[in-house]
Amino acid sequence: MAKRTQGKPAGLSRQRIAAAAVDLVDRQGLESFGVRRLASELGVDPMSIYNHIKGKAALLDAVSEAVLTEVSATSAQWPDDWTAIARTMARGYRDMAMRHPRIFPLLATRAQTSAVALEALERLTAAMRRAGIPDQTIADAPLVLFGFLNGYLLATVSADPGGTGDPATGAAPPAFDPTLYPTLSALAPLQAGFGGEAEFERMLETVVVGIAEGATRPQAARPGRGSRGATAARPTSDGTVIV
Amino acid sequence: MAKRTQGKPAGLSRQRIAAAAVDLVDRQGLESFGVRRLASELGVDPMSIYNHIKGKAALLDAVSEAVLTEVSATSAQWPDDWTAIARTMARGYRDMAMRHPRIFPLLATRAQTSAVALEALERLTAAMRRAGIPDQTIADAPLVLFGFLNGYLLATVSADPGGTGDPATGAAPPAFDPTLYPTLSALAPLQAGFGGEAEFERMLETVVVGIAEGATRPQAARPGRGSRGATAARPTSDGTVIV
DNA sequence: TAGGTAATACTTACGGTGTAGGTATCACAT
DNA sequence: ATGTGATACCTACACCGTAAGTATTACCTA
Repeated sequence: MAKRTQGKPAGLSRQRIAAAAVDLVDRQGLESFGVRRLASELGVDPMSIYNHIKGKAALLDAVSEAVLTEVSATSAQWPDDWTAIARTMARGYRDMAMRHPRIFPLLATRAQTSAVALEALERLTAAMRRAGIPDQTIADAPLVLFGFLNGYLLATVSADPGGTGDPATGAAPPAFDPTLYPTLSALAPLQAGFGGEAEFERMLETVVVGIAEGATRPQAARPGRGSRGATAARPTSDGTVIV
Repeated sequence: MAKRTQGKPAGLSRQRIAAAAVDLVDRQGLESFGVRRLASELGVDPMSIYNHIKGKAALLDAVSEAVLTEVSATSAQWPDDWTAIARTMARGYRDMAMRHPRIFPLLATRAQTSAVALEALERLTAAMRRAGIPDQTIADAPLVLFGFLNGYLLATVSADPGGTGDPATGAAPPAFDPTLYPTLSALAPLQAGFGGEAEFERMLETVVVGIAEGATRPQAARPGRGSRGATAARPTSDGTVIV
């Protein structure tokens, strides 16, 4: 007897589950999120979810994929110039991060291998190739751009530790001891624009220009640091691409 | 009856607990980490840990602080030039990240408010002030530098999703479909140096130069993006500093 | 229309988690 | 010797992810 105790039509599907999960994490945060909570949200038995998604990890992957899809859906038309593509992507990515601050850590932390992520990378790198950028620079570009975006947006957007913070409070800065940290204290008022759009644009510009210049400059020589030596390249253990 | 069933002296302390936790996460990864596992590692009852550390969150904070302390302990003498300080910090930070790849996500994800983190920031910003850099640039610098470091190192160092990967395997890249992603496929061999030292130095240079140039360049104007408007600055909810 | 079959939903159960509350034991100053 | 505060310990609770097994539905074929 498959009772339908809730009013919901309950035609479960990966899409519907992912959408509900996104909504739930947005509202309640990551640490309280779980299969059971999600199931009760959907008016469904926890185990039913496993028919569509393999486990909690896959569930989180589905959440990541869903919000990533929002990003590429934002821009219907892509420019030709690779710097314009990079900037458009970056802005869409930031917008998404600000829409889903509790979800964003997931994207920054886990390797993204979904089709939508790879398509975005393909689009960027292809445009750079068309522009005649050296291959090594192109190969580095995604890591530079999204490495920066992930780190900057992590600090900026999901600043409450553990996501347990009450978003309504906005609690005033407790301010550190000025005798211990005089410079930081003096600078504190200037951090009013922390995470603001102007700041973001400034930094994005720095990164894009940095990539573009890397294409023309010879590879920077490293001042000697002693015995360390080669520090062999450490490829990702599973060959996945982190966006 | 306080039985000492294990051979360990078991003079529990925040330090000893943190050290054991660092070791445990290094070996087993973050997701399997827990109070009970740690307690059994220490040959101690789980609840005993709560006498020294308030809860799991505080425990993770202690872990972060412990590895951060390693970084500042690395360099006994700090240079005067702020760019040299920034580079030294960045390299020490990277070394730490590579020593503790399973722990690093903790640092990138959670706001750092420990004394050792604030001291580092104070050191950097003070040197920039001595050099006459504009205050706004100084206020932005930590976010740029550590934002980049966190994002880049996250992608580079802890690339296995969930930390469940067997570090011994080094599994060969599964390689994506070349017909779908021709450019990415063509570039794949160039990513052999992914996460290597040379690449890191190149990008670090880009960021440091970017900060330095931000000091001289007027604030970059933003090309219009329509109706969005102000996007009010969103200060961190608790005023903490993310390192 | 009847029968078979694959997909879907559900129930139960197990071994784990973080931690609140209460109790026994110790070290040490008086 | 005695009191006293810190330390360690045990029990218990509510919750978690998910393996295994069972009932119900939907659909295709004859």
